[in-house]
Amino acid sequence: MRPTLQTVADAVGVSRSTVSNAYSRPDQLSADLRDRILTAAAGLGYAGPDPTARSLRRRRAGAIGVLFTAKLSYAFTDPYAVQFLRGLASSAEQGRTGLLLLPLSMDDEEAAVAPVNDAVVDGFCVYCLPDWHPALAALEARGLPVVAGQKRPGSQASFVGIDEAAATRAAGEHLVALGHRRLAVVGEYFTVAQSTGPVTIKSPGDVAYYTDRERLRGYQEALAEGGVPWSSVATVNVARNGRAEGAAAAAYLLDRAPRPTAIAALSDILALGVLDAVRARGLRPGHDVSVVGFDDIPDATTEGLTTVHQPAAERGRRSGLLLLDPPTDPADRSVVLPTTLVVRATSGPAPS
Amino acid sequence: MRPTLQTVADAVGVSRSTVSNAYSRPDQLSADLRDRILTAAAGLGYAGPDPTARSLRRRRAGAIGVLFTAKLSYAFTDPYAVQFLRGLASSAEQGRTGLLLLPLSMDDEEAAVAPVNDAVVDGFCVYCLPDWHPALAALEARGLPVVAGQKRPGSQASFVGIDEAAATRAAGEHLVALGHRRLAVVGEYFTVAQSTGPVTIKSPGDVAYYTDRERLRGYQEALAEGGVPWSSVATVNVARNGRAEGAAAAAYLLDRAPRPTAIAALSDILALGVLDAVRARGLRPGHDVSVVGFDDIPDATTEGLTTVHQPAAERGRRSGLLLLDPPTDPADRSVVLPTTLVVRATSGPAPS
DNA sequence: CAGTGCCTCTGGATCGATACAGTACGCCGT
DNA sequence: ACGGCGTACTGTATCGATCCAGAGGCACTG
Repeated sequence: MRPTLQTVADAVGVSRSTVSNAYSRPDQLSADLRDRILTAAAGLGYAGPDPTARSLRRRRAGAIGVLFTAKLSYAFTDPYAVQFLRGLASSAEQGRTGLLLLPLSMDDEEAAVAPVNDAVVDGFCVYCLPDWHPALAALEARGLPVVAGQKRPGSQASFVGIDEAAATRAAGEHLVALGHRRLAVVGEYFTVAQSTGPVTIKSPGDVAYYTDRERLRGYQEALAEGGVPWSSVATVNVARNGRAEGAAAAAYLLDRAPRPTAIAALSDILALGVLDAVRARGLRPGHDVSVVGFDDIPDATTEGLTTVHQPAAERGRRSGLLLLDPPTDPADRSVVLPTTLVVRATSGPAPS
Repeated sequence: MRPTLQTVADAVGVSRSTVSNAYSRPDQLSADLRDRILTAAAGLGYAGPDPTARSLRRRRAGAIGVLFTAKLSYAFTDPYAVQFLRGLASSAEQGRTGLLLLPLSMDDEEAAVAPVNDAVVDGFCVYCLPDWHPALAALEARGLPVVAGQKRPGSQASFVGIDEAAATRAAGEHLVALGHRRLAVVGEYFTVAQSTGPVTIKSPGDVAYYTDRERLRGYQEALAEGGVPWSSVATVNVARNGRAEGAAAAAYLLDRAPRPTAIAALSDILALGVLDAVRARGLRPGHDVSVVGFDDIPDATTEGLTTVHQPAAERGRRSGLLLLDPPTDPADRSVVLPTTLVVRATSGPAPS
């Protein structure tokens, strides 16, 4: 049998508590006795207090759960997500806490909430979930601190994010000011079905994902102000947030008449794919077709993409801080970080 | 106070065990009573058995720890690591298990082992650690299943990996067969100091990292067989596994006389950087200078890089399987996956 | 009607630690 | 000699569940 505190205590001839103190509160016993205990423990092959038992008693798990939809692979592939995780990891590390990655099923009702109920963690970070996902209710029930990048009516969760709608409103105003009137939007989560192709979105409010809904709303507002009705805006859904998917989506838009003069993608990855498709047709980005992204990932700079910059790593870092010790005042539990429109080479005056 | 099993039991008028069974073993009680219990629990705001307490009793944490050196950011930036994690995540998911990412300090003795001792996990996956790292001893002491991609004398750990030396031996033989005699090797972990620049490696055996040591050994053997003494091989250490670093390392090699006719990088990322440097000098890869990588990441195909292919995702997947239920027979606890030399455009006959 | 077996539910022991009140003891001042 | 005080250590209660031997009820059998 593996040794426990008691095993060591018996071997040294002291009480269990004293052995515990030898590990957790060295100031509570003499240095001499502590040495004797640690030596005996090493001899017995005792590696220190059992983390699970300690967690139970201390009521601290030493980990925060990060919720992902379905495949974790996505998280590692998306540059924005990577930046976010880096930020989260940095504050976790500082708080002597690990990151527990939890995949949530999107179909199986059971596998969709089980990770939330079973995870040994001190709090949860919601990366991005649709409004209807059952895990959101499970999170509330569990009663642990939660930080989300999305707002949800009635939720106790902290918020760390940006004003998504204001960000795309700025981008939309930029396009309108350049004279664009025929626009299209490409994004990932417009429909539940994961397929690439044109979709009809009667109103941005219908979209189940917070970020996409808000970003669409921003574009809608900016365009409406510029006299462009939402019904004239083409919307294309993609199956996955990938460069090839962005190109495929753009193909739908570029090969039909009348061609849009500007395409707004809801992520940079997609926007880069759109650029590929534009160039593949011999069109010049920023002249024949303007392209705008979102996130400002490193490749956006390289490729001169006009996009909305958001502080990805900072979002992660602040999320971690809020989880590690949640402020009692609800007012302090909402952090809205600034975004900026970065105009580069892929946006220009609408062609006449 | 948060409700416990007992709270619910009292409310319904049954025993604690019965409430426990309602959640964990539904077949042990009547459907009717189970409904009443779950209803009462919902009414009390009881979200189900406490994961920590459950873990203690069941002796299962529902997570496996993944050990990283220092910054987690690295893990998310390296394409090979991402593939590996994807594989690991896929089998973890299947086994209803999460991934706990644990950063290990490389300097602070305390922070180097604490995560190993404190993590609530069922096993550990060692991604890549130097032989001297204190966490390795802590892992043995903890007595949990461990899977590593590196072999360590006297370790109980399972092994999932490749024959690193055989892989680079094949690459070395390829270069020798093409007539190369002046060679150089670029890698990340030759020295403890994290800086980019030439280093002297008297013997590959001196290198503290398993993979690099073995890969160097493979090159050494192939070259020795081809009559190229190790002492004539230039070695350059880089501070980080990045493309820019690869280019910087190549700069040292390309700007001195006599220029090596072939440069072997111990990762594709570095090799791509080397290619950048080669091209920046107006030299043609595969003609003036041959370049070989390792890993076969997606970009290697795109850029026509000659490299060693290794099944990254499969390594992760098999590691996960071995951790989830470790075979009793030690013979089954070692998996060596195949590698292949993929010859593309960046290697060619040595210039005369 | 006793005997057998199944189904449902109970209660105490247990997992491995930490918290905290309490005890033992040495040392000081008067 | 004795009260007061600080240090070093002990012992019991507790964290919140699961395990398991066994009790009670009920139907079925001979």
